[in-house]
Amino acid sequence: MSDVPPPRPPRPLGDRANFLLSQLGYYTAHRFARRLAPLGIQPNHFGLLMHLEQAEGRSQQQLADALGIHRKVMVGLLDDLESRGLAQRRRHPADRRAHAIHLTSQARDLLEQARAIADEEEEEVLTALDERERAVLVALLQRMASQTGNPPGVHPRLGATLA
Amino acid sequence: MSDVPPPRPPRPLGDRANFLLSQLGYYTAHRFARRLAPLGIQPNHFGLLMHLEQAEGRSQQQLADALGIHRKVMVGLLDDLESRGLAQRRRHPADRRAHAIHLTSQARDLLEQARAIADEEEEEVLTALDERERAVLVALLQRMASQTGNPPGVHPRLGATLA
DNA sequence: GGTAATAGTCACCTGATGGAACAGTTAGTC
DNA sequence: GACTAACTGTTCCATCAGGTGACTATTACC
Repeated sequence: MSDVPPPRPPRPLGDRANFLLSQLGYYTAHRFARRLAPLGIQPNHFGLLMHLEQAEGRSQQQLADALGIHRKVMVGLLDDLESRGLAQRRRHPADRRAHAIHLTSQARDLLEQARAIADEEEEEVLTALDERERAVLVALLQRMASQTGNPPGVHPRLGATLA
Repeated sequence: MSDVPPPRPPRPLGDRANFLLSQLGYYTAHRFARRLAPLGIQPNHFGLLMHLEQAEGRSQQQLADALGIHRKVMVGLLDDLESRGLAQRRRHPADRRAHAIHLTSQARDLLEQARAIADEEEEEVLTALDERERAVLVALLQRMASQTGNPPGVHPRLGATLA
């Protein structure tokens, strides 16, 4: 009789690029969220604030399109920001249906702090790598993101239900 | 009078290693989940099956500890697997409180299919990279995972509420 | 002027998440 | 050998994000 075939260890998860990406991505995102919490915002608010900084006065719909989310989600995000005094819904000069979204000066201050936190988090997740390796890693990841159709700076989590 | 300081575009999210990791990690995990759906399981089931393959006969508590989750969660995961005929709760030979968890032959077949799907997904997310670059990427990611205390093959998502 | 489309909002429902508590069993202790 | 503490697996419940459909106000089309 033949022996029971020895388990023949298959390639472990920790050797797979997709697993490592998911593992590290979740890890760093989660840490970032925890570090951001004292500021009273979450990573998705941070992403919206970052975008607003460069695109002030846009309508909620325009912002939602740019970030790949549904307008309904934008309502909630802006409710959060507005209640924290970080954003304002003003009257849109050209379309009375729409709101023109603006940042407050308070938001700009908070953005600086949030960016510093992001820097910390990045530094920490990259601790094991020297300068040259970091550059290599970022270049590789950018090419992968581009090739897989991930728009620069747009996190797919925001538009989770988009499909 | 001084000009309004030009927006001085800050470093975009797409240049940050932590953002890229989160973006690509979420992307590939999400795609993997969608590809896995026809098999009737989710990524967390896949992770559990992978572990069970190497650690059959363990108790639910032992499995939960190994994967960094709470036993309560393990109950739900095993309910899922058992109802799909992928796992069995047998009597534990040494401890009548505990169950000894075993895979079915059906589970082994399904694991092969799931691994093939994981291979596809990995291949796709790595499309932009040649062989050498892939090896470099995996090596860098593994060092980062190790340095940040991420146990090999254990996805932090499973133990989301651990802290 | 009438109809369709759009911007933003709300109320609802469902599914995941976390906590407390339970019965059955084991292990240590006197 | 009885008693107490600890452990395994499970259920119940309260809570809360996420997704859906319908609704008002305004604009654009013809």
